[in-house]
Amino acid sequence: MAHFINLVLPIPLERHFTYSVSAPEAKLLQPGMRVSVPFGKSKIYTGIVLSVHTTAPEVYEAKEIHQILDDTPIVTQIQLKHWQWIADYYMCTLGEVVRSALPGAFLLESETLVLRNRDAEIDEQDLKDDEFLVFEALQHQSVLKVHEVAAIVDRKNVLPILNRLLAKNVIKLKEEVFEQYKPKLVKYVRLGIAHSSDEALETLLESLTRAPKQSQVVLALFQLQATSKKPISTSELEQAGNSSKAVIKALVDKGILEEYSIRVDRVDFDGTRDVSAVKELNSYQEQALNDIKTAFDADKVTLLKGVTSSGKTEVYVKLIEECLALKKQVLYLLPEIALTTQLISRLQEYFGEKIAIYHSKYNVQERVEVWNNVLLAKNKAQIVIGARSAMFLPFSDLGLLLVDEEHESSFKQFDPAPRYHARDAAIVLGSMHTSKILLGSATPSIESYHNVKMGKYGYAEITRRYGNVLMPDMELVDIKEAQRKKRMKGHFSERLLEEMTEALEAGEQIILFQNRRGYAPVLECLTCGHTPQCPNCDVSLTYHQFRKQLRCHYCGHHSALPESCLACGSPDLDTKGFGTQQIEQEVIKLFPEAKVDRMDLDTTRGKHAYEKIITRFEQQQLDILVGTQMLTKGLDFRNVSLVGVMNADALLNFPDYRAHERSFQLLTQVAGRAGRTKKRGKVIIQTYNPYHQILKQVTTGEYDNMFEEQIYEREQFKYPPVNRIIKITFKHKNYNVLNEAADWFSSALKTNFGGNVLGPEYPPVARIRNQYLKHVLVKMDKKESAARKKQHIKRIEKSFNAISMYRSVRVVYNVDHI
DNA sequence: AGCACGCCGACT
DNA sequence: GTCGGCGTGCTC
Repeated sequence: MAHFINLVLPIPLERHFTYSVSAPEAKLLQPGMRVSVPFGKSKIYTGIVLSVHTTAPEVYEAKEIHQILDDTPIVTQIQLKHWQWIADYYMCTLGEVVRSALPGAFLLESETLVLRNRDAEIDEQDLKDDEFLVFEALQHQSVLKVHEVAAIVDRKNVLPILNRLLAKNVIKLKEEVFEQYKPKLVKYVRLGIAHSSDEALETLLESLTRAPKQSQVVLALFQLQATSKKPISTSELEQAGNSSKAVIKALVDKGILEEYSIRVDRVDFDGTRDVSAVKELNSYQEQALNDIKTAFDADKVTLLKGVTSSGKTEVYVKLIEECLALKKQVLYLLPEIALTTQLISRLQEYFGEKIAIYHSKYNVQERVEVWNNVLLAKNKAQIVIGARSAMFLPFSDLGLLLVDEEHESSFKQFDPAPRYHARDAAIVLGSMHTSKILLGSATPSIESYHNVKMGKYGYAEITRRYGNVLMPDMELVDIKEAQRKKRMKGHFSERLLEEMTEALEAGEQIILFQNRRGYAPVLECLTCGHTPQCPNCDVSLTYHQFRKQLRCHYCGHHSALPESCLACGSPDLDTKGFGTQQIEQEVIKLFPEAKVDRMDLDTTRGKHAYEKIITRFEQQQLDILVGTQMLTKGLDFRNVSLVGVMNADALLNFPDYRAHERSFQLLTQVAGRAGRTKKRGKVIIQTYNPYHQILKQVTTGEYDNMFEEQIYEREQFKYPPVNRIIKITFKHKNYNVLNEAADWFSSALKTNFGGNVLGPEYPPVARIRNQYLKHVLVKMDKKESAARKKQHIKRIEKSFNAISMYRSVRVVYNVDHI
């Protein structure tokens, strides 16, 4: 009987692919294993087995697979089910989910190799210039990769050349798949077998009298062996013997020492710190913990609302402890920016090596190791702390899911597909595992709080800060009035300066918060008002003092700072706008004595740059830190007594239905950085609009008030959480084609969904990377079946793609767009 | 998504 | 007259 497998390949195609396998292969293969398969004319891809069966495809001949890559599944059935849910809900393909879920190292792709054909006689005269270059290169190097050939002949498209060489029998081509993951090996040494007895040893040392360096090493090895039973690594011995690799190698060559390798994990916990007992909870935390457990017993997703610095982490720690006692796994999700060393080392204090970490800064090798540890339910991966992608790990028995900073919009992946919300998708995963699910935040999202109000979620709260520290005192400062009276120094009001001076005199630290969005500095001609624009996108270029450059945030285009206006030639150019750089410079001028640094995307580019700044601030080598959003999350500074918000209006005036919710959350979080110890902190919020409702609610901490108002508005305008939304984006390089296509699509939507279709509309930036953009928003009543509506939209897309002119228009779905 | 095949302008 | 540009269609 013929055997077949159905595969999912990591490409954005709806279909699954059927390949044929032999009977023994079919016996071996299980869903969740990887196989490499030929795809298209020449490529080899990695796919995940979905099923093994005997139903031959009817309309085509199935190809044979290339190779089986695993002997046991690396993806579980629950994962496949979860990923399919993500694909359906977020309207993308399973392949796209697989691509972002699996560590890159698992998805091998083939590479075409160019080899010299030794069997044929070559007449060099017969070769063209390009061809000769390749031929010559192959004399020195036996194998060339295609991109190396491209570099040699300095051309993008090298296939014609290769085809001609192939025709002339000069070369051969080969497809090869490379395993990207290599276990890390550490070299260890021990005494050779022949020398392990005491007598042999003596003779050995005597024989080495004329090689003092070598005998020194042997002696060092003895001392090390005497002090510890652990294997001794080559580098350890090199250090202890005050020696070199060469000497050790000489000993190895003589057979006196033996070298061997042991496989180690790249992501091991060093285990040097002692694991300490969990702190006792105070009565407020205890109460919250009890409320959470009650809700858990009713199988409810539960929201924990705890003011900043209330000690939510300790409550989590208690829950984690209980979950570990049941021998189940824990997943702790955090937004990327909150994954700081501060938080991780705090948790390691309690759980030591049981913690595995997984986020975007990990390289492919480290990711594979965490993946395998989770898959095998190893002890060292009992607790996984990670950013949104950590929910794709192969948990076998998830007992507890924590989503901290639940309100953070960065949990929603924006680009590329799958455009999923990690909180929502993780809740689905949690319920597939029937695990306990807890969301935590000081400023819950409107959605989650709404779910609490509707009785869908359980609820617990902590209203006091830990150690009874007071909530910071917040003050709104009207800068419109101050500006009118010319009472501003740059961007600083008198009130803010007063407080800053006071804090500095008291030896306390200050955080100044400047939201960058919408306020990036641009270059402006003082004569004609012209502002340089990006040639590929419809935006002004922003001025980066760091490199004296003009840059585009969307496509990365950059150019040197022009000396004169490109439109009128006037040399009088000015940088306007209000970024962190400018604030930093003003601070330096106003407080020349103070040590100031800045934290934003520019200054934290390097791998450890971020931590360096944090550490310097923690150790009080800095007095003032100027920064963006980054400052708001997961950081706990003891000595900060003052937080200044330079301009709150930029947040409030953002053209988005969530602007108010977000402003409330951001400002509350920023304010929470102030006064985390005994002394009450101070927060100064500068604004043009001190009577704004949201600002009032922030200063008085009226979350419920804000919530009621927002819910009312969302109901009025049919926005989430009362309704569902899907944003559809159309992209095309031709303006007219785009417009026509978007109109066609939206009118098809309107005949089916009526007035709940908005647009098409141009986004604020209507062209990015030379592609024009248009949005359509579909609102859906929560009572109706979303799945059916999505199917309907997909059907419309099918007819849309049947029109040849529209086929080249990209259609992007963003379900629950934030 | 890649990648091959197929039809039109700028070079020897 | 070719080379190489990118538009169009297919992938088990």
